[in-house]
Amino acid sequence: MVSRSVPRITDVAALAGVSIGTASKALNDTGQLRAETRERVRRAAEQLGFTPDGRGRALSSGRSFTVGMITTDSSGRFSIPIMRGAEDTLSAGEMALVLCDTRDDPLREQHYLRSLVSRRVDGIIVTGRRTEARAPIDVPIPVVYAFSPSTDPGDTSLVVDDHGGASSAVRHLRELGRSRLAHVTGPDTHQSALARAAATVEAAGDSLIGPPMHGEWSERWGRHAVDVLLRTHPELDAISCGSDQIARGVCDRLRELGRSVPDDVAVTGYDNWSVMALASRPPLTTVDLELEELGRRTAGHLLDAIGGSTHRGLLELPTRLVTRESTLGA
Amino acid sequence: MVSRSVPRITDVAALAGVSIGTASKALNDTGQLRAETRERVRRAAEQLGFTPDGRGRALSSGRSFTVGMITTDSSGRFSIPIMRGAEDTLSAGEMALVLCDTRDDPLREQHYLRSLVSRRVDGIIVTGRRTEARAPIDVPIPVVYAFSPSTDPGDTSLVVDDHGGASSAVRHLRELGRSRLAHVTGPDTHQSALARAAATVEAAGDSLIGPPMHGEWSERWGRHAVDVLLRTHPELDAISCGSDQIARGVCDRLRELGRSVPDDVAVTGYDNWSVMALASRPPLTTVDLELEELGRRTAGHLLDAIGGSTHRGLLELPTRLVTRESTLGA
DNA sequence: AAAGATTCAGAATACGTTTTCCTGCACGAC
DNA sequence: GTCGTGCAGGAAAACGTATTCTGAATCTTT
Repeated sequence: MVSRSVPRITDVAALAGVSIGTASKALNDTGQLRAETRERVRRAAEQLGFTPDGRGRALSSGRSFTVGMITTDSSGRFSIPIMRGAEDTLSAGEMALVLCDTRDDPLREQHYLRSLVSRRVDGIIVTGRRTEARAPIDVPIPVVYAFSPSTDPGDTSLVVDDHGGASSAVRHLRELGRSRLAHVTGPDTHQSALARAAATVEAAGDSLIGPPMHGEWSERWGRHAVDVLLRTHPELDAISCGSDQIARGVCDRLRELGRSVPDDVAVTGYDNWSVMALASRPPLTTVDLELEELGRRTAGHLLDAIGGSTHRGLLELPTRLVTRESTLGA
Repeated sequence: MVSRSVPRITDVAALAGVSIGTASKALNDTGQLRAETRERVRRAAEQLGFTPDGRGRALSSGRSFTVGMITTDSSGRFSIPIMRGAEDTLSAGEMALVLCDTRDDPLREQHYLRSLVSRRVDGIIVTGRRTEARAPIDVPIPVVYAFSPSTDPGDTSLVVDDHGGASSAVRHLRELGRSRLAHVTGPDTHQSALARAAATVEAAGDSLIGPPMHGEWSERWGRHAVDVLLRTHPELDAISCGSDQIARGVCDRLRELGRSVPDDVAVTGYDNWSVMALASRPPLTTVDLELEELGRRTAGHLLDAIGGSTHRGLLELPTRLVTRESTLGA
């Protein structure tokens, strides 16, 4: 009595004793049907273990119930949380996510774009690992940019509020009574480093000793920066860092030089990358980018765009300060 | 003269002055057509910027040119490289990958499975973040397990050769003349920790001082283990670790206690997780899991299975020892 | 009781492609 | 000159669903 292959809607209709049109309506809660008929069809579908064929559905409804996600962030450091958030929102609407990792190769990006267009995905999320604006993609499909905004202000982009994030770290340090701050961050060729540095300068005011220090996004640079800082400004009592990696290096070097964190020097990180922030000694007070929320909101905007109502422009999402022992002590 | 919507094969056929059947054959290199006709159709498609509609294609050909990837590894630590590898192999065949992160929730897994089946994906890759065998999934579609094998030996599973990996680290240490080895690894509830420990015991023989030490997969445990080891076995000259995190903790603590790595004690990690292995002081000699290759091979086997030829059973893929300063010095 | 309104469900069509089958047609062989 | 033979391309069916249109039956109203 086992059906040879997967059941089609025809089988359901036959079992329920109705036409396939009626079966379709019953299963989709559309059209005008008696409740009793609906129920009968539903039971037949249940009994057969029927799941509608997405291909037929896509073709007929004009929607593929699929969205593409294009990312240049091979490491997944940023795109994974965003993807998780997006999945949250999308899977509620029964939409699937196809992931395309371009690995920063324009050819690959072009290839994936063609593939997504040919699959007639309902929309595309574009993201990357840098906060720099990127060239928009040219497709006849709704697109939302996350993390890396589009250079075209007419596109929809959701980004993290780096200014607010850096400010919140500084405010936190000042509220703790620290008044001699240094800022150690990434390369001055990175938009995110520049934005965080500018916000830090603005929020710290007179409390900042010396200009922001730019270097690599690495623990090594954090350690080296501490050496430099203690030589030139031995009186400092707080260091806000542009990333958790830098902050971890800073903490390590301070400890090695006999300075207590946070008693002598309070340290803040940036990103709340748990691998770094929690493994650091002590664990880091840091700025969480709330990337999952960014992903959820991005997907929400994409669904809106697919539905026809587009909110154009750049949207900055708030960060969240996570306090731990590197500023609060044990 | 701009066509209103995306061009269909009908438009191509009309422009080339042939029927749609002929157009299809020309574009797919099937059927019997004059070379001249093929070329004409091809040019028409080019001119119109035609890309075949994946939905129609899927429906008609019976293949969706899509494979699903089910993972429990939310962090992406293991599944991202596997996915990249799989993408390599799949995108060559114009297949797309839809990613489903179950977050270890059986309900979510069930949901995604239904979704994938209903999309009629051509195959499914199942992976996770543990090396423990997992319950097989029940779908009428080819499935290949990667990293986490299926408990059913009749399924196709590709895993990492943990035994060989751990052995290679020990062999390396012994070739360097180390003869008093300790092994520090993760919880004895983890298959991977047990397998690596067993292989280490076997490969080290008399050189092993004391039984493998099980603890957390953390830097903290690595540091603590060093304290214990130096108290009970101050003469040790090498520590092989079950993960890069543990190894990094080990290195840190050894340095803090004035022991030189690798001069006094050589240290090996496991995983070649660059975040840990390269940031460690000194950088770690470690075992690379070759996860991208695992992904490529997995996808290859899946394509075979889709094509009809299944290689059943468990396949162990070799690891690769990466030597750095933690055993070789500067 | 008859006419109109309303409710329900079936028939038919559309979605865009692939694929099978079939029809001309030219060519060579007898 | 007729009959196969092989090739190029067209017509049509098929894939599985959603939707629109239409017709029949039932209910309401006067």
